[in-house]
Amino acid sequence: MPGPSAFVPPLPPPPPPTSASSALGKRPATSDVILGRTQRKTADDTRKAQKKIDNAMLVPDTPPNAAHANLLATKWLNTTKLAELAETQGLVYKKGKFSAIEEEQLKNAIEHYRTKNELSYEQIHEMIFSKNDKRDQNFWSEITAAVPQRPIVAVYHHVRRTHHPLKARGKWMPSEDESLIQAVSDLGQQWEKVSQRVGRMAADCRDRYRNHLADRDKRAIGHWTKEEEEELTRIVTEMTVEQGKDMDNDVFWGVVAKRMGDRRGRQQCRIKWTDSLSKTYKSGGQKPRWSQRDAHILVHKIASLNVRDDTEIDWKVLPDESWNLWSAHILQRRWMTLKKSVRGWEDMTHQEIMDILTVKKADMPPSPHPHKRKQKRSAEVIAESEDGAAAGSE
DNA sequence: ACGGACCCATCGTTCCATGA
DNA sequence: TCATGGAACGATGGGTCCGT
Repeated sequence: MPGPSAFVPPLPPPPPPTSASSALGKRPATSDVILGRTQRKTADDTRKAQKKIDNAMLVPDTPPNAAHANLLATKWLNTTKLAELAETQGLVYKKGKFSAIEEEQLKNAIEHYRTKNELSYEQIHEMIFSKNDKRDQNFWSEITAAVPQRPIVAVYHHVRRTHHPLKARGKWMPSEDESLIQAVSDLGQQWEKVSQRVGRMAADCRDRYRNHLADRDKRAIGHWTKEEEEELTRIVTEMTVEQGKDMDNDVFWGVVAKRMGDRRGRQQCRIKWTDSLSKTYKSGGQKPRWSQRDAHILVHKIASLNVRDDTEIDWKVLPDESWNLWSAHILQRRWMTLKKSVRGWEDMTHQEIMDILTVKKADMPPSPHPHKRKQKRSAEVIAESEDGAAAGSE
């Protein structure tokens, strides 16, 4: 441990280059969370969603380049080609989750297309699911034009997924599991056919089977043993740092799970590593705890991003050389709990919440010693007096 | 000492976008 | 069409603080 005082965070981090880089490559975390699961949600959520949409509407990110817009809406470019064009022509396109706004725009565009061409809902449905791309080029181009910067192929996949007729969602019933297992044993892993039988979408059947039902008996759940943790750490570090790769980004979790003997699944390994083992590894075997100081840093870092809404935050960019223990996942969760600690946060804008939090965390004494807070902090003197205590090496 | 409120750490599940 | 990585969210149990 270095001397505590050397560690004090530089309070307001340097002003950032603002976010203006709406460019490609890294994702400006599109807008939102709200859709997709919306069906299960309440009117209250809808209201909030609307508020966010209104907010975001204020700053339309219009495509500056009509030729590019046309390209995106008409050519079925694969990702390699897209990346190439981005490199050579400065083509700007959008990746990642579709925002609530985009969702709305698509819905409207489809409906507009339907009425304009005097089609029935059935005919639209056929169009979306027809295998004949050529005939429907017009349809896909038109609706793609409604979502600026999205490539036509992304819209195609997105719409086909969201309009899929199979309604079953949510938790899998034991009976569904049995039906799935039976279907797979009869038909093999032909997910489209299995899907018909089970009544869930093909991809959902596949995920469920692969992640939870296949070798159910081999799979361990619950707490990881010391041995498992060591094994995972060994495997991940072998595959990354020892190969000159980045252990936060360059891990193939399928391979890792295999090397764990399939006793733990992909997600299990990934979450165990990113949320827990990686920070232990980074701090030399110690298990760091989230401290007030971390909260303080987090709030100031977010403030310095100058985003309009926390859904715009790219959580991966927050860590720096001196503060990189926490995964993006954890930071995002920490932020949520921080945010929810503000009374009335549901009805506040991001800026209002930030104003309150920055004040609240402004003079928070960054505590170098997370544990042991036996004394009441009657005075701020205490922090100083603790110096000698800690296991001091140096 | 006890119990409730709150926060934190961890693990699990479902849904989604992308690459090939 | 399939495989993959991962985002979003849920659930649970432990730890800490604090009043009684």
